[in-house]
Amino acid sequence: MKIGELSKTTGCSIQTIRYYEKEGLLSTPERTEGNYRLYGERALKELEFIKHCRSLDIPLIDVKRLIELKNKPEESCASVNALIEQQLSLVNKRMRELKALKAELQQMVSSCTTENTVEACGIIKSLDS
Amino acid sequence: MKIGELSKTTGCSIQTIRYYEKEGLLSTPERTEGNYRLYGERALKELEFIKHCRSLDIPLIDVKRLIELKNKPEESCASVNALIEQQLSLVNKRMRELKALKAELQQMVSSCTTENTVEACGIIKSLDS
DNA sequence: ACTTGACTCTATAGTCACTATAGACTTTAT
DNA sequence: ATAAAGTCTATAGTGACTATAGAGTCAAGT
Ligand SMILES: [Zn+2]
Ligand SMILES: [Zn+2]
Ligand SMILES: [Zn+2]
Ligand SMILES: [Zn+2]
Repeated sequence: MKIGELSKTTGCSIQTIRYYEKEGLLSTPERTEGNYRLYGERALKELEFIKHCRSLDIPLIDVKRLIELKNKPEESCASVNALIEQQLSLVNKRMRELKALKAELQQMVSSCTTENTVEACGIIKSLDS
Repeated sequence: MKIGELSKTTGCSIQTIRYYEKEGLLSTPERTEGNYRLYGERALKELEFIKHCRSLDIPLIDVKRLIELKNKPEESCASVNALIEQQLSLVNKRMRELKALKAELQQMVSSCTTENTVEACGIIKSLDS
């Protein structure tokens, strides 16, 4: 499988696949005579793993750590758990922030009748204070 | 007031203030004989406006538009409203995404006893599928 | 008068996770 | 044989900053 097919199969762009390789997240692929990258089942699984992590907003540096841990199957999984719990607490933090943003934005929208001039607009007044 | 004082008063870093100026969000300040930036009440208000917008996660390009609209006080505020509503819908979208992330992360954490090896870890299994 | 230290100046590079080019090379289809 | 599609490397751009280098400015203390 060449890079284009891997890209279509996984939904990752070709540039992203090459970027993951450069960052050491994907193992170095074989090459054809013409220097094209060649992938197999293994690369597909590696890439799906990365995609799953990224869909959970786990930063690449942590994905890399997870891959390293995955390759030490006999060790304790405590650090896997710690990493995911940290990610969870980040998500919780961001949710609380967004909740506050939402409340303030909603109040702003409700203070604007759209029939005002900018000068009299409740939104601009809010932002100014 | 020199840039250091403005920075302390507003909580914006000195580099950020200079960055906002370069991006055209803050009006060009006067300079002392020694080429130091000099700010007054007006700059303080401009910067507070930007800070308030940024605390709502409004991107700088939209902050710039809001500033332009603010300087046309006689026009209709419809586009102000549109901009804030768009920001609100972005926040809502992100909240829905984070809710899904949170659910999956929580399920992962609950599938890990920390007493496992990496090989048997429920988190790694989730990420692998 | 001189030095120290705090402050400021510009210009440049780094962050993160990609995306988008440019210009060259390889392969496939007509 | 030629054209089109795919791939290669290297480089630059994104957003909103942060961090640094190296030079200049200014006030206080000796
Ligand atoms: Zn999932
Ligand atoms: Zn309004
Ligand atoms: Zn506010
Ligand atoms: Zn576990």
